[in-house]
Amino acid sequence: MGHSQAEKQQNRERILAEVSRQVRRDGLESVSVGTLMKSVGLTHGGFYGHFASRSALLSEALERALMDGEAKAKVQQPNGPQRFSTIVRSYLSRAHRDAPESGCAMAALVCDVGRADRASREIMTEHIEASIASVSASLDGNEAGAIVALSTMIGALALSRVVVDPVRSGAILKAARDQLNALDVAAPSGSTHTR
Amino acid sequence: MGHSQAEKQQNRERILAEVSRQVRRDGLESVSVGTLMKSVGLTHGGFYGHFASRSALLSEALERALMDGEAKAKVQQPNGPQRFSTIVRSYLSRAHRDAPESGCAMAALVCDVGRADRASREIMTEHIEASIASVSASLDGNEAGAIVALSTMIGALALSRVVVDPVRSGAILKAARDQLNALDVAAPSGSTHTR
DNA sequence: TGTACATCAGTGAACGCGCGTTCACTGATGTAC
DNA sequence: TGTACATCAGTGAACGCGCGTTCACTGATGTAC
Repeated sequence: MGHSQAEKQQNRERILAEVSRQVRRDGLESVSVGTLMKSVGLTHGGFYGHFASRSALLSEALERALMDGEAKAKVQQPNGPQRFSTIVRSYLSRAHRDAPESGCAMAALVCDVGRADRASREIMTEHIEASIASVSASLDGNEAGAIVALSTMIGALALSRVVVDPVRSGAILKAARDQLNALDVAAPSGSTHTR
Repeated sequence: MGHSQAEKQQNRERILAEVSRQVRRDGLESVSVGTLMKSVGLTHGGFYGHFASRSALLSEALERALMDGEAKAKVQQPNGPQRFSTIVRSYLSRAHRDAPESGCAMAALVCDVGRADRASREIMTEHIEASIASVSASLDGNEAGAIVALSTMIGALALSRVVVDPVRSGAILKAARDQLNALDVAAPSGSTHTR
């Protein structure tokens, strides 16, 4: 067999990495303990050595998915506050639309969490507030603008994933991109904003 | 017993009305045949006299939920194209946020349908396009503006349902309302727009 | 360094449960005469 | 209008299935001497 303590930690990590993707692709409730364990090459019984229950896993999965989605955004622009136009361009891209499993967990799971228990809503709330703060920083502290920008980005991305015609789906992303870039240009009158 | 043909039609209607609400409150996958039938006072066996399968029900439920959500919006302002500011005010209200079961099914189910099969996505796509057209009409045919407005409304409403602090949740609705009203004022230069 | 033993990560059979679906049945409804 | 019969909406037991969870077990890992 060969199950060292180090391997256990690695396996836990692999479970979380996998569930983070699965949850963003198929939704929180899609997770099945047996299928998940099989997908990382283990059997279902071992699951309970890592997590107290399926429900406890889902909490960790949500947190992890939110973090992974944010980490991915930061990799492309690692140092300092991001330029607003950069955020908008990558968020509202076809690449992001077509890869929900590695994308923003807010866009993938807002609806699900909106109807979930308070604990789940608290987890996502923290990340919403952090995102507002982050976008706000790239808009010279304009918090209301950041809230609207985030709402528009999440709404447009989610809609673009529904619309079946690729042309129309792309038009939704483009309309949102154009509008947000225009907002960015119009808003900061005489600020330290660099573009 | 007393099961006339008229009663059958009534029961089918009651099933659909109930599932339309349930689906918006708890999501498409939350529907269980047994529980649903119990909630309209029937037993599970009778279900298959009304629908071919649970999956067929879910298609009808999605369509119905989308129609019910739109019908509700129209009741408040029945004749002619609605004023944009009226749409925005009622869509981004706390009342709408707190009553998803009778509200817009796009906001309640975008995420779910975004990861559903093609048939479900086609159903919602039709309603997205109809909504774009409807909002567009209240914006003097500005389709790009309508797409952005719809994205912002859906995103903001969905986010406001996640955020646990009522003050912050309300701030999201307000920021989106203010922004959209400002857009409405700014955009239509020399048009037939009445306000 | 080598041996003996305790620990514990992972296995897989087994559990109770709720699910979607089927079907023989019941009895009121609807219809043909 | 009244009778006889076919229809059919709804009932509830039964089905196979997949689920989350438990647990006795296995055998390598880690540790005490």
